[in-house]
Amino acid sequence: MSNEWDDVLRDQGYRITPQRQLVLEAVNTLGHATPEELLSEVQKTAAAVNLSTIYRTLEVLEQVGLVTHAHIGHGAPTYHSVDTDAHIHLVCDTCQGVQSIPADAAELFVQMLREKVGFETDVAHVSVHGQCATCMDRQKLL
Amino acid sequence: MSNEWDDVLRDQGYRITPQRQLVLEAVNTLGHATPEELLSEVQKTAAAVNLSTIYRTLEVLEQVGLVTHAHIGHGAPTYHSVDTDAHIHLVCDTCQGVQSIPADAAELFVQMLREKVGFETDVAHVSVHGQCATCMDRQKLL
DNA sequence: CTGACTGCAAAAGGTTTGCAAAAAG
DNA sequence: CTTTTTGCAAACCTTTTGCAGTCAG
Repeated sequence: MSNEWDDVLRDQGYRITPQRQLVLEAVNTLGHATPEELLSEVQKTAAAVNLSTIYRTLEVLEQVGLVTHAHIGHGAPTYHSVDTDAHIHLVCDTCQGVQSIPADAAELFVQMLREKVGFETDVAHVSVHGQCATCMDRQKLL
Repeated sequence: MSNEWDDVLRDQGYRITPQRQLVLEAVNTLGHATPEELLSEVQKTAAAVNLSTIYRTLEVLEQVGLVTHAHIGHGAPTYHSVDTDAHIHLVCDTCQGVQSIPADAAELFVQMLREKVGFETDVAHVSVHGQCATCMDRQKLL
């Protein structure tokens, strides 16, 4: 099994295009990014690239396992490289802030779900909602 | 502190309207429901009610703590009554199915987040993505 | 009465689709 | 050359907003 991004695509019957390369690079560069943000990043290099290409490309890249997305607030999903260490998003419903913690922090929970329910959790896709430490403190002052 | 739905609203300076009553009833009746689904339910009784009223009403009901919502797939959020037992949604990214498990299954995880990161998790709002037992099995057959 | 609430229509945000032209292999 | 991929424009779906009329208190 090959590991280079272009081989991964080829192996699954997809073609290699500048757009796909640029989107993948943008995902790696930005770390967390919405389709719209990826478009801006890509357009720094190739201004003619279209938003719908971003969507279609992300779909392909996700299918072959090069990127994943997570739903963070109400808005657009954010995409990340699969290379990046898997992480869980903690979303504060008060300040809308997002912090990440290592995925293995949920190891026990994931294991429990696997054993009890047979559910295989995609940890990186999980968003945990609640209230962050800062907003908790601020609330106590009231 | 009063517990009746109408007192809860009044106490926070909101008015009691038929629309608010109907939406709250619909949330209780349906258990899990998207705004669109709530509209249909409400319109069984009052056909003139508008979708934007549903949205505005849900916002109010959520603010006063009578309902919550959770983000389940890519699509619309689903609302539930706060009376209902808190539960966690397990969303299968393959078949889009949703199953619920009791919130206290995540007790340890929640506690860990509280201690290590100071993050107070809103368990009912959590959506856990992954692959359900059925789809795991089906995949093995290929 | 008066301000909060609603219905309607239009706008906004995010995503998808059909099609003809361009590019990959 | 053949088939995939792209750009463009339009469609679509969900949610939000402005406004004038209506209703709760």
